[in-house]
Amino acid sequence: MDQNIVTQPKCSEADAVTAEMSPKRRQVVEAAETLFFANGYGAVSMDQIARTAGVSKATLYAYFPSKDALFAHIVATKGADSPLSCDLFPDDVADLRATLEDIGGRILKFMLLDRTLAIYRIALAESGRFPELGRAFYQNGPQQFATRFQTWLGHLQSQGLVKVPDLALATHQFMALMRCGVFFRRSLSLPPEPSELEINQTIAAAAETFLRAYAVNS
Amino acid sequence: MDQNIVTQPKCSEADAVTAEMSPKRRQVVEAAETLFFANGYGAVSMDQIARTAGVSKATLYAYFPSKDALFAHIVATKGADSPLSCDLFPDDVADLRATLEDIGGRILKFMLLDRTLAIYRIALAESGRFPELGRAFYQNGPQQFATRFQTWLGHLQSQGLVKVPDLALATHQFMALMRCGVFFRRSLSLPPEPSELEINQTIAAAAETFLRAYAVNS
DNA sequence: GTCTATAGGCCGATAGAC
DNA sequence: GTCTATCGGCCTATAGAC
Repeated sequence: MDQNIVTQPKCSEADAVTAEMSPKRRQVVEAAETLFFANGYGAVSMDQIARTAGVSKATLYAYFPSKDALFAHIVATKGADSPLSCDLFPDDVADLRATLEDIGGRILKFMLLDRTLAIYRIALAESGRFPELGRAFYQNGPQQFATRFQTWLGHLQSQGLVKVPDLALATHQFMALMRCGVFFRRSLSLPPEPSELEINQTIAAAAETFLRAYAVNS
Repeated sequence: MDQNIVTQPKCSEADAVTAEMSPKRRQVVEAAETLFFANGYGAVSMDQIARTAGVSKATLYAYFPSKDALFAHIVATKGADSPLSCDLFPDDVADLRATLEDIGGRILKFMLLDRTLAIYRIALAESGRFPELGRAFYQNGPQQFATRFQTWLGHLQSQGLVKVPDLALATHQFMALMRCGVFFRRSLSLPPEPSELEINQTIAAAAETFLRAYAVNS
């Protein structure tokens, strides 16, 4: 089993595009992505991927040397996109509550996407046997958000808007408050589908609790 | 694939004990438990279980008609024990902070056990294909704690110790605050092993944030 | 490059001897 | 009850024709 399945040497942009341009390869990647994210690693066979992609298994193995390698490629290239636009963390905060709700809302809605949940489930499930997988997921997803949020929180503190004794811990608390209830339930595939109302309540409550814990009363 | 894999008709206590008394069966169950919890569902074979248990596959199939059924039995019987002693939620609370830290500490340390984490990972990973699994895990674990905590929180409120507009939501927030940081990292199999200090900081910070959000200033 | 065909092995599950 | 031996099938991966 390939040990270093995820952190692979980055191809140049041109290489990546060229390689991705081959239509059969694209079909393979798309089929594998769909199937892995829908069913996990173990329950998907190379036959199934080849059939879904509309190519033969030999072609599949011409592009990827093993099932592990294909899985690693999918996770490394498709698991990294998180909704971190530059304007998500404004320098000047007029309404702290509204800003927190905006940030939290975007990240919670991203976390609740079927695709994001699928990646999370797979990373968690396979992290024991593919140690790089848990690490790659954490670094590409939660860690990036946490870093930016923590920096932003530091700025807020230097502006006197909040008083946070431990920035990293408060950041993790904010993220955890977002994961409470709705996300936890959905991650276990439990019905019902969360309503817009319930999501907004979670966001509002998280912001409220965070503010009560850390906002400076002015 | 057996649809209703977990919620199976309960045997009488006597039956269960009798069935469990057969030494070969006990060996099978123990081997399966170890292997499933260590490696998940897909990565474990019936050959492996039989070999580990020291019995033949035929014997294994004499006790359990299929791999699914064996898996279901393991999850149903071994996944339910949670640390809910009666005295965990005291009626009279002298020191609210200390009590919250005590409750939170016990539940966090339980959640961080390798065995608990393994069950959590499997429930989450297989919840898509075994819908009953996510439900059973939730009901036997988090839901039971949540119910008791919420009731206890209601008592605190009627005593005027806290002001909680939404008991269920606050309960989920408390649990989420416990899952922040350490648990989230461990669930993805990420090093380092959490230190006692880090665990205690998480607990203290969760209690602190919860108190700031909901405690009544007297 | 892409296919068909198949190797070689492990899978879940079973038949039949004792 | 428990074993040995084995089935048919699907698995990952490859050889060889075009």
